[in-house]
Amino acid sequence: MDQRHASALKAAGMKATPKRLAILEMLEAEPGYASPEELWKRLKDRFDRLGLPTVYRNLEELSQSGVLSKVIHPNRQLYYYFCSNREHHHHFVCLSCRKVEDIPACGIEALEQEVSKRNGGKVLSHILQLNGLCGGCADNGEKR
Amino acid sequence: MDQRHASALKAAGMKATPKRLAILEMLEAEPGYASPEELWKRLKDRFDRLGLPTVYRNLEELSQSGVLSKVIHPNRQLYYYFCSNREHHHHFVCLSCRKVEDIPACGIEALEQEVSKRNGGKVLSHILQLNGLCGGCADNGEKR
DNA sequence: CCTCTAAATAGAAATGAATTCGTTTTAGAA
DNA sequence: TTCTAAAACGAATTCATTTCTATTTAGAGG
Ligand SMILES: [Mn+2]
Ligand SMILES: [Mn+2]
Ligand SMILES: [Zn+2]
Ligand SMILES: [Zn+2]
Repeated sequence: MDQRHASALKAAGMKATPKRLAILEMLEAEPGYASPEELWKRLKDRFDRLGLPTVYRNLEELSQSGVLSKVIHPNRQLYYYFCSNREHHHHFVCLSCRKVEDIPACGIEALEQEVSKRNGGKVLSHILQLNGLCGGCADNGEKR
Repeated sequence: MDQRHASALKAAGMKATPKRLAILEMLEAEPGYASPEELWKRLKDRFDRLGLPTVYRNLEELSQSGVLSKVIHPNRQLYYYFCSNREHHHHFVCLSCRKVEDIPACGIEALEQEVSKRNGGKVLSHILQLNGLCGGCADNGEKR
């Protein structure tokens, strides 16, 4: 049992079940983002019984509690990835090979302030994501 | 027939059909973002026959060509809004009343440059959206 | 170690937003 | 006016995601 993941789960107020730990392990080993069904297919080998709804439910809960992150994908399907950087930051995601890279600073806190001040509203969250082709994929001229 | 919208369609290389014009008129009159089905229900009154797929198709095409914009909504359903600002900019969307407000500068072009340079990839697009409660909704303490 | 219970999971079934497809209609160029 | 590629119809379908009820289990408390 991976103690880091167990601690992360406890910190999030979630029970450290074998399936949750396996989801985290698998996603951490993954070089990029993955879909619930992809993870499920691969996780099934490690468990006698594992339901797809369980994978969906856990991925969503883990992303709610900040242990995992979600990709905003053009095809509007769900994808998740593991990022151990606990600072506030954002990501560059490769639409070809699914690699995810950190974007250190976003400077959006200032923007939030400004928007609040100017329009009188309250900014609850922001989405910032860069989409493109990573170094390797750009070189290969891949477009998928 | 609204000449502005007809021109916009022609500029996008799309035929100026009555239904497309009606979609643009309705969405321009809308104070916030709307879903394809909502627009369809209201547009049906103005046409003997109007298919929901037609509304979906046109909204998507119009957003592809930049005449309309899309909301990234937490519920992952499709919403579109009309914005006549042709400069590159982003939006603050109210999750309660659906109002959309412009965010003038995003400063992301510089970030794109930096990411390209540091990681060697190519940034094809970026998503920036602030979610929250607009002035009116924040005051009313509304949470929906 | 046990016990106990709220939380987690199974798995079949349902959901419903979005899309497909073959046919019919139409915008607009010629 | 004619003609054709583009647009629209709309019933049917898709399929990613969620719901639901019964069953299992993690882990707090003894
Ligand atoms: Mn990261
Ligand atoms: Mn705008
Ligand atoms: Zn890549
Ligand atoms: Zn509002």
